Amino acid sequence: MSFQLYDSMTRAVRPLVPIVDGHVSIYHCGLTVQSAPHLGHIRKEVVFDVLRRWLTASGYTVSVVANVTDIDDKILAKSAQAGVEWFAHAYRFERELHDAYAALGCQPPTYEPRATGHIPEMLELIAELIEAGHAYVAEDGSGDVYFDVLSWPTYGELSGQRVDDMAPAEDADPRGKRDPRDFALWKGHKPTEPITASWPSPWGRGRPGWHLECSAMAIKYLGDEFDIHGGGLDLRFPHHENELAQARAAGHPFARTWMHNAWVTAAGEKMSKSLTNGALVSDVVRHYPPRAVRFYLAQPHYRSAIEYSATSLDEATAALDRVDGFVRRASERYGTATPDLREFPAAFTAAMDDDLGTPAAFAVLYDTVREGNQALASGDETQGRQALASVTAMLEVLGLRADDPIWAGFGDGDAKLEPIVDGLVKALLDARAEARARKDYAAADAIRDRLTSLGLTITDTPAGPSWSL
RNA sequence: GGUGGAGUGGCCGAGAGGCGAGGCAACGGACUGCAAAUCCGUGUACACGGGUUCAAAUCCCGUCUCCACCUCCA
Repeated sequence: MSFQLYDSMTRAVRPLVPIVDGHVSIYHCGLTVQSAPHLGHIRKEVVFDVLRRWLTASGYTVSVVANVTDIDDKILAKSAQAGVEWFAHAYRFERELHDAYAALGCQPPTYEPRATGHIPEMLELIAELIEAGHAYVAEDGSGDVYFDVLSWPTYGELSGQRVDDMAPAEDADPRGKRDPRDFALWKGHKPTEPITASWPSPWGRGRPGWHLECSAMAIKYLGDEFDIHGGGLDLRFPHHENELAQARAAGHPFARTWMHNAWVTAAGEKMSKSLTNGALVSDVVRHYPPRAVRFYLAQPHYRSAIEYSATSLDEATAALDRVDGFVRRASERYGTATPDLREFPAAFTAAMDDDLGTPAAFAVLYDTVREGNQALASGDETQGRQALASVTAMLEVLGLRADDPIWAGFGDGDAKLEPIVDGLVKALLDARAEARARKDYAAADAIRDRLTSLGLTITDTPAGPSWSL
């Protein structure tokens, strides 16, 4: 079986048939950099990072383009409130976003375009739409340009809505719109906004509409047609619906498959920037190992909501500890395994191929860890090595390998100190072994208690004691 | 009003007509000087009420509850 993916537009799981054989192109909407990222934002990143790793492991080359929206209403409003330049505000949170990606082991995209760097492409797209009769300049002199929803018969196809059923937006201010459902492609400059937040256009100075940005950047970097367009489920309407309408109405076939991840909830409700229930990535990572946070985000299916709670993160930490314990013990005995992507158990491959079935894939991971532990206990080296190789390969695809350099510098201490600490602990363990040999258990336990109180776990194995943090 | 999700054992979280995913926790056992780790074992779970079927958590009808989108949101 080959890779299958649920397509939000057709609402069916379908085999992925790339436009270019052996190559998959993916665009997913990055963040509007208006505030610090929370777990919900980073979940999307983890989902698409796992997708990319799996496609790569499956033999595809993968191009990933994820934008940064660095100009929009909120950025202007919040920066004005904070008394800083809008671009400084946006840049600050762009950097926080990158920190969050890195903290959770997400590989950078192939390219990450900024909206403000693509004004010419956007103007070009607007011109195409006006030319095709699907966009118009507002008649109120605002300099706004709108997409003419009623001129595009398939509008609503992505979200499965009919235009006539859409809530008759209580539009107190229809401005220059012909229909309240029309949306802005270009927003004329307002005197209350900084002049730096405007660019010249055939319709006067202004700035791009939010939906337009992604269409223009996706087309520029991935071509008129590409394989997968992704993002959070809340972007399906209106953002993706509008992107699709703009692109197609201008004659670009655009995305073949639409992929949407569900959100992270807190107390049953969606985490949101506008609510106060957002758990910031920077906070969570201070209290839990970043790998455990990634583990927690990657294990449930991407189309299911994940409930955020301290208990969930504790459980993920405990589960990851068990996996890590096996890898550590097996590596001590057999030597560290380098990821070999031919070592996936068949059940793991089947799970991942079936719409990125990470829950079943994690179950295979646990099963393999158990088999590996059995092999370590029984001394079955062939099975032990096999389990270590399989577990290493699976962890690589999930982005959870403990010794992946991507985690360097996050939470696990200074690598240079590790051999020194190891030597010191082993010296103490030797002393404990001597005490045990002469059956002086009080002295032996005193040493162990002291190490335990420092946060180390001492494990006696048939091959001697080992320690871990 | 329109559109789409969800309700599973102590907790989390899969599955989607038959044979109880998996994790965490708990309890019992093995191992150990004792622990820890590990392994083995232990649960009559599928919101409620009807129905279809040899068989329903899964299909159908009805009910309740929750969430989301339709306005900025990963």
